[in-house]
Amino acid sequence: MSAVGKVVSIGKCDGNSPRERIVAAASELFYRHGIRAVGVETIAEAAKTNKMTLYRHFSSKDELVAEYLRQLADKSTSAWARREAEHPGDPLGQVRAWLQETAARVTKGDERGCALANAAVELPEKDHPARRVIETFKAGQRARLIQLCAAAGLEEPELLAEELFLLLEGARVTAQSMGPRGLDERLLRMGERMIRAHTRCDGAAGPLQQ
Amino acid sequence: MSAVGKVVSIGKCDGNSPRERIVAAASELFYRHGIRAVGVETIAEAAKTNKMTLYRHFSSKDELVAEYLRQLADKSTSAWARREAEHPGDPLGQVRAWLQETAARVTKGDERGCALANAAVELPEKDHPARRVIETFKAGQRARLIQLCAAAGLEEPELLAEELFLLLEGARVTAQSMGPRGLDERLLRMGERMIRAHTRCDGAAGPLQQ
DNA sequence: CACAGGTGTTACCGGTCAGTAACTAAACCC
DNA sequence: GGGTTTAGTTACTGACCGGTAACACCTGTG
Repeated sequence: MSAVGKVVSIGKCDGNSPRERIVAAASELFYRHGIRAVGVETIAEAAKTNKMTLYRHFSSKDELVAEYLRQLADKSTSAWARREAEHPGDPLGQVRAWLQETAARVTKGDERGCALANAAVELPEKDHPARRVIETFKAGQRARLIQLCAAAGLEEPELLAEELFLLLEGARVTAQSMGPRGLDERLLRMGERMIRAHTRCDGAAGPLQQ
Repeated sequence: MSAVGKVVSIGKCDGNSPRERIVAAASELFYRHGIRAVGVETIAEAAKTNKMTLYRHFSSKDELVAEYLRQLADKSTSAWARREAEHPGDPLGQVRAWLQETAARVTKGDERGCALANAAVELPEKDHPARRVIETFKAGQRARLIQLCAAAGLEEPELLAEELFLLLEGARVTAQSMGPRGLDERLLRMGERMIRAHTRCDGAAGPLQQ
């Protein structure tokens, strides 16, 4: 059935504390091969440590999984903060930046979709510690998008935000079963079209560039 | 890490030949719990048979997985045939029917997304026998949608088909991490809006009901 | 009746899984 | 220095994994 076993080293897993190396190694392996396909022993070795140390920092593999997802959620949060800093007072610009960055990521070779969404597929048990993280993250993501669409003065912001959200979520999952096939530029066209369809004709949302 | 083990019986797994029961049991268990989470022994027991008989019909678990996905792909194909029979000469009607059926399914309680897409998440190995099935299926689905949009005389049929495809694919995957939350009616609104946006103003696509 | 093919049963293989015990070595802090 | 915390090492548990061997059975069909 295939497993992973014996991964000698992993990029940036050699700095800092064992704990950080463990999470870094787990992130890489979980994302690339799937959570259930990777054993704790493999993770420990890739992190240049051992299973005992891993279990001194995480009470179970499931907790390590939760931490892996938690850190990804944090990264997403800081990405939104960065976009806000790059487009201060311009919510539509922030949405566009998110659109562009995500579309670009979809077509990158090593893309395997949203790690949180993938985890939800792999871990259907509703009481798994990872599920709280996943649900909170997705709800926050959606709320942020709605808030930005509303702040941009677009019509029916909830509907637009959901359209954009589902579009990109669909693109990320589809890229795994069909490959990217130049999806990124089409995604941008679709996104812009959706935004335009929600723009008041009186120009309240400001002029649309391009 | 949680597994499945000991599933006494499974709905319609008690008819016909052992082979059919095995595939039926595997379908249920793979979809509900994930492919890697279910062992062959569990499948055999749920199918009221044993591991040896399973391996007399399938050379490996991976081959059983491929057959599981193949049968689902076939069901999808016959669903398209049914829609064609229900809306003869009306490609837009077929697209709308697909939209409605899929939207309705997304919000059903036992929904766990597209089984083929989930399998792609769980089985990233590019040489896995299931991947051929998945890629062929998704490409066919997309092609059919494009062909219908084109036959309906809609503008930029490829782009519209892809929008609809990604929208529903995103909805199915999102439902797993956020729950349905009345997504179905919103999906229909979004879909109709997209179709309308691709409808020529000269009415070449026929009048839009509602 | 004989024979054949599909099925059931049991026991087994080697390997891997998550998780732990007991002990040693190193780093740290006062 | 001494004591504490953290990390590494080895070996282990019990369970489960996918897959197989050998043999008994049962139900057809000629």
